[in-house]
Amino acid sequence: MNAGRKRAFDKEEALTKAIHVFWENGYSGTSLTDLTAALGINKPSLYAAFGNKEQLFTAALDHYMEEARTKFLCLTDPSDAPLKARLKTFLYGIVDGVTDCESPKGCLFVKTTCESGGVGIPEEVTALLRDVEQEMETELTELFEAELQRGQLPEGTQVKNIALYLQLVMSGLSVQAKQGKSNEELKGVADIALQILPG
Amino acid sequence: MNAGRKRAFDKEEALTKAIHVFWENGYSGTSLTDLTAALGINKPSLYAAFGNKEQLFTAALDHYMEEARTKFLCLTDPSDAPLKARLKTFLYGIVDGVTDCESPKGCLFVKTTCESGGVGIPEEVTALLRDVEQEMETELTELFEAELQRGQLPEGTQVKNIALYLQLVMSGLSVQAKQGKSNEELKGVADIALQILPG
DNA sequence: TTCAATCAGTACCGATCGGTACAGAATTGA
DNA sequence: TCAATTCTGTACCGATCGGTACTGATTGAA
Repeated sequence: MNAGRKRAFDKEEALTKAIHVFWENGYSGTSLTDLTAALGINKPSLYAAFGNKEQLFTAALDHYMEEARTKFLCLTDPSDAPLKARLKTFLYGIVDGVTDCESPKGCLFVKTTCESGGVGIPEEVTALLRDVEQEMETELTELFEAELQRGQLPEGTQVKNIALYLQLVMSGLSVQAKQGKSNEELKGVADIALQILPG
Repeated sequence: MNAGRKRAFDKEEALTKAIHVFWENGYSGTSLTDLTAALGINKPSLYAAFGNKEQLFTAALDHYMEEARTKFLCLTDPSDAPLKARLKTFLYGIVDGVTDCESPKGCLFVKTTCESGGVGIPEEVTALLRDVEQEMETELTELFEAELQRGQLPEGTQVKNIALYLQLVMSGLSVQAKQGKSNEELKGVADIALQILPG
């Protein structure tokens, strides 16, 4: 343990609170006053712990995506289950996430994607979004490629389009959650979306 | 013609430019300096013509949706065409819109929906978003209800879920356009999305 | 017990925010 | 020609923006 006064707040806990603030207000819509008020700390403490607003945001988005990645596990976990059943479990999990009452509606990644491109959005944020999306796309493409060879998809299926389609459904669910759609409504929509698959 | 000095700029043209600024940067991310720079006018002129930032934004979003409404015409226009063909034309039009090189990527309505809820977003904006979404939903539901009775949809189809699904696809296309997906990629995804319909 | 290190909190920085007062230029009707 | 009216442009308002200098409190090591 190094010398010096100990930090009076839990850094991980503060990051979680920061995630919620950005999730609610977006990057441009969040001020340092919003953050320090929610985290219960002063600005110098925030800067010492996280750098600046941009670095705090990228750390928050990174941490958020780290947790979001766990939702993808059910795509492969009961590997003997039919693909359609696994996708249903996955999409229902997404619905539960974007309609969770403990968090802002929708998905921080989708929200930030829509906010990106503007003058006030740092390039580092845009790069992080691109990397995350690329990672999701390749992961899903590889999954569907494997499923195609296992006979879980019709022959001749264009796996890349299916992967993009699944991402589209996820994004769409997030937007509709922001529009106030209920958990049950969105699960009904997810059922429709899965009709593209046989079974 | 009333007395007084004439306005040195075209109000409609200025509103179009304002739409593009908000479309690029969002509501919170757009400053009055951004607006006056893009419109080529001074702040007092902007305030005299449009009220304030909030009123200018609602006017911009309203005008944007007015134009967007024309895209819905092809859903009913060649009423003898199969529903699936009309939906394909419609979705391809959406793809062309969200990937248009002359405009920011994506859809202003989806972007604003994702931005809504934060502290800096006026209640009037949220209300406008809600009204627009509600109008789209009822319009689509009525369309699919009619198509169901005309035999263009399988018996027992839950038309409300289909309407929500179509909105989901539209939103998803917008998000993916922001992610840099090309016109051709998105049309491929739209084709997949239409596979839920027979034919 | 002393010292260097690290934190918290106040108070402040220049820049920018949304919005406006005011003076001068242009236009119309009388 | 002249007054009433409506615009443009400058210059400014208080508030807030992201970010920091500085003082004092707290800690571990010597």
